[in-house]
Amino acid sequence: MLRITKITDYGFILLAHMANQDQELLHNAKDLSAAIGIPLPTVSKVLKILTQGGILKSHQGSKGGYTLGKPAAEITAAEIIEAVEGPVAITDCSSAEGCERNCVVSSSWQQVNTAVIGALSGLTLDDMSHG
Amino acid sequence: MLRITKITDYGFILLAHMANQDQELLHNAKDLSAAIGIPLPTVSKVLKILTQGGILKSHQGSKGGYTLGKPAAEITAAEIIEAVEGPVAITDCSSAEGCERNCVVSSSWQQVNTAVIGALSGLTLDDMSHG
DNA sequence: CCAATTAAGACTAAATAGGTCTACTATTTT
DNA sequence: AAAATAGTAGACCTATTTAGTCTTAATTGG
Ligand code: SF4
Ligand code: SF4
Repeated sequence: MLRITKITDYGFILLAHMANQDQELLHNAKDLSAAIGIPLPTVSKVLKILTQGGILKSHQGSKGGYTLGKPAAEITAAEIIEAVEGPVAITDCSSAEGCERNCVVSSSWQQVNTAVIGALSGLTLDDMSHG
Repeated sequence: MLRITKITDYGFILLAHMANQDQELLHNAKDLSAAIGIPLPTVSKVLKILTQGGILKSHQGSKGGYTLGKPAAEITAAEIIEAVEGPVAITDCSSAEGCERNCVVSSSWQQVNTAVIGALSGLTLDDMSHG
């Protein structure tokens, strides 16, 4: 339906919240849950995924938490979406796997896909967190 | 997952096929199914949806069929997607209904959404059917 | 009337997404 | 060393969406 998933959306909200504060500060899942108003188990899941995708760095143990993996100005929307839901591909044929039915509209979709990725790559977390 | 649905994809294939021929010609579902290699019930469903969305015109009865509702150069990809899956909205907040959680990243998404709609509006069926 | 063809919508099954939970590992504090 | 805190991994169930088919009705040409 040409829409990002809720998990991805939550990811952006969490990351924007973190970007709006001291970037050295460790945020734990519980506090983030309270601050954002999303249930703790869900917040934990999102943070875990973002860490696996390399967007966040984690510190385990008591007094642990998460920080941004790099400056907010260097994290793009495209990267975040890729980390959560995999490569952006409007159609099957614009993904790595491709599509066996190599039809006439395929090349147009690839152009659209490239344009979308371009728009998402030009938008940084820093831009987004300032509203 | 930021992807168009299969039904929408089929719609583009069917429309491109029709655009590549005499635009006055009536195409019936059976012939289109054979030409494109998609099962008849599915083709019928897609054609019905496209007609309801105003992209196609239909002629009922024996010797009936479908034609484009207007010249291929005047039908945009944005229109086709809207006809099949409703308004393009990357996030809840970029749709008509909106989102109760009016968060800080919302305005950025609206910009992205506008950019995507712009890209899709600049692409016509005529463009797409020429490869 | 009869045959062909679209129209409307119900229906089932499959895939995806959303959310929660439990058990485990690592770190700090006492 | 023990306890408390916090992330890790992954299973799990449910709800929603999507895909595809089917049945029945309505329309038109001959
Ligand atoms: S090749 Fe054609 S059928 Fe396959 S995904 Fe691309 S547009 Fe769709
Ligand atoms: S307002 Fe925020 S939470 Fe709601 S859809 Fe937009 S980005 Fe997501």
